[in-house]
Amino acid sequence: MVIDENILHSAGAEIKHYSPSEYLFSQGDIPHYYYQIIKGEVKLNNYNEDGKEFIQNILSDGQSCGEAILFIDKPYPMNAEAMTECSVLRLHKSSFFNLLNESPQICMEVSSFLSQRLYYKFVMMQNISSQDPSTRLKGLMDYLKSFQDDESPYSYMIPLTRQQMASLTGLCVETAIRTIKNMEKDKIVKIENRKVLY
DNA sequence: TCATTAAAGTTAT
DNA sequence: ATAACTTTAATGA
Repeated sequence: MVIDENILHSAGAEIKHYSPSEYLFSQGDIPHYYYQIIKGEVKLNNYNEDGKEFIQNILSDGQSCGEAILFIDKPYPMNAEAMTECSVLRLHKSSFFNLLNESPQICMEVSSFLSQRLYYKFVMMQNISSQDPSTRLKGLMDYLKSFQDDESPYSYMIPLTRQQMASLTGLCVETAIRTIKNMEKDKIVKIENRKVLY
């Protein structure tokens, strides 16, 4: 949880609902709001010239999205698209800045969240540049698994479709599928009824 | 080697 | 039923 929901409410945040494939905001929009997800999953993505999707990040309960861009005077460089039914708290930029001014603690929490996102970006950028497909996928899996306590092999079920894994690593689905199969051969992952265990 | 295209099987809505 | 996802195979950069 980035900011306590009650605090957001009393600061004037409104609850918005989104259905799958609805946009919270789109690339090129001017940022006006702070968004924090109460429930559901949202992806930040881009589409390249031929319409291929690249997922920058997948966010869920308690996380905020697009907050980084509020601090500068630029349009959004990505879309925020709901992947599931979502309840989202939306707080106007000015009220958000008031909150930050009033509370050093909230300021720290937002900074901490920004720092986490930045860390993820660095880790993923390393993976995605140059490396071979299995390294990219392994990098993604390592990152996802790092949030769970159980470190034993095959204890983590990747909560993503192959499509999503491909979009997160910049691979095409077919390559992701073939690579995952090879990783199973190499005992890096296990596949049980189409789910990837790492 | 990986991306792309096409085609077909499978799962979820 | 229809759309979304998974898989295999052929071809080309």
